[in-house]
Amino acid sequence: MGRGRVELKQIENKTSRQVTFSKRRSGLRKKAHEISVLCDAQVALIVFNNKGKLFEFSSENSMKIILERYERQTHAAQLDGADNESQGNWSLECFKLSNKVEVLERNLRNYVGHDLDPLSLRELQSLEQQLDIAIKRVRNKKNQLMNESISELHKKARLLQEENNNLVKKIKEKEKTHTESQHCWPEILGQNSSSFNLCPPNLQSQERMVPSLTLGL
Amino acid sequence: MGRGRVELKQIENKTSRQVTFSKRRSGLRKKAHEISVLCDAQVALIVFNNKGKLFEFSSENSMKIILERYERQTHAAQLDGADNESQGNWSLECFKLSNKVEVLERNLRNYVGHDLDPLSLRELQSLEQQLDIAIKRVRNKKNQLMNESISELHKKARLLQEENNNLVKKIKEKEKTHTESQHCWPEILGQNSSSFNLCPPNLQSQERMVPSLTLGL
DNA sequence: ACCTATTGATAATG
DNA sequence: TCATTATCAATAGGT
Repeated sequence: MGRGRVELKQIENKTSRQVTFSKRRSGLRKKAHEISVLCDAQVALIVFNNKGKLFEFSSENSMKIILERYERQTHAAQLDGADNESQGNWSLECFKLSNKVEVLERNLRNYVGHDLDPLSLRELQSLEQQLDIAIKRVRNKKNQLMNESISELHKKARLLQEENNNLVKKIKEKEKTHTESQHCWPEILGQNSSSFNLCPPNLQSQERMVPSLTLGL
Repeated sequence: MGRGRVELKQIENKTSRQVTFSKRRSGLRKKAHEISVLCDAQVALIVFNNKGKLFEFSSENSMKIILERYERQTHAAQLDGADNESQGNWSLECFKLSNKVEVLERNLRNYVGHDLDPLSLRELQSLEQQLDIAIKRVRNKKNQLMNESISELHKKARLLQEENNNLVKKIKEKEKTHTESQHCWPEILGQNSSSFNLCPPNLQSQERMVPSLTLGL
């Protein structure tokens, strides 16, 4: 829905991705609410955007209750204690967290290509695939950034160029005026040559600007 | 959407409530998936129907990881208020560990090509290089493992082949002996057919073994 | 944030 | 549950 179909892949443009996220997030939230009311269901929705910001929705019952129910259903046995705010559990929590740190650090080392010995062939293959996907995404992002930077610079260049043209025009006018009254135009020419205008003015038509701009894209 | 609009209250008719639940559940799931892909977001969706049946969806990352992240975020927020006395130490420790986990997970997500927006061009380039190195190392390791596996299998195959040859030789000898005394060779043939040698002996040259071995890899 | 052409979701029905 | 289709809702792209 909306103008033109959208293919199911990450939206490259950061701004429109942000906009789409905002719109769809509220849409998702609305639908979650609707199903909870229409069908008498309990719904919990948790969303992290790519900057790590949290958005949540839960139907009437607090999120906590629903998550506890979820924990019960899934690991009927596992007393994952999620947040037992009772005291003394801090040390247990600490223990779990440091284990987690351990695991994460090991994973991270694998992702840098170290400590691969314990991995099975299958694990290695999966790691390879993930790295392959990752590097493609990183390259995409990098190219995108570079292109943005380039077109930004082109834009700036165009503006400066225009300004230069205007300045040149002004100078010529002054030149004319001053030639008539025969007065100090050499100083003004000096100003002009110290600016960043590197092309002879006669080549700076718009026709010349356009192709050099599109090059960067 | 659909014929006639629906007011936001519980659907009375049990059947149509069930039908609507089913449809909207899949719709919700689809939208959750879409936003996760389009906008590079982590999504967790938990739904209980009115009979207590659980339906869940989570974007690529397992539900568990997302829920843990959620716990950490909310937990950290709670921490501000009440950490007093002896628990102070533990909770501080927990807080630090939580932060560490947060950082590690963010790194890990970067290594899988997610959440790249906050990275600078320089960071992206360095990430790309690291991934490139990593993937080379992983491929090396993988190839090494595969080669080991292959030569292992070749070795095994050679041994089995030798054994087969020996068996064949024995059979022939027995055949000869028994043909001369005209005695019970059908039993020996029976033994032969129950072993793993499924091809007539004359076809078991090395040329035939190799392809059937590499197939298994 | 608002607008609208379009596509997408789905209620009703078989 | 599955398929079809008439309707309305969500939203992509633009301002």
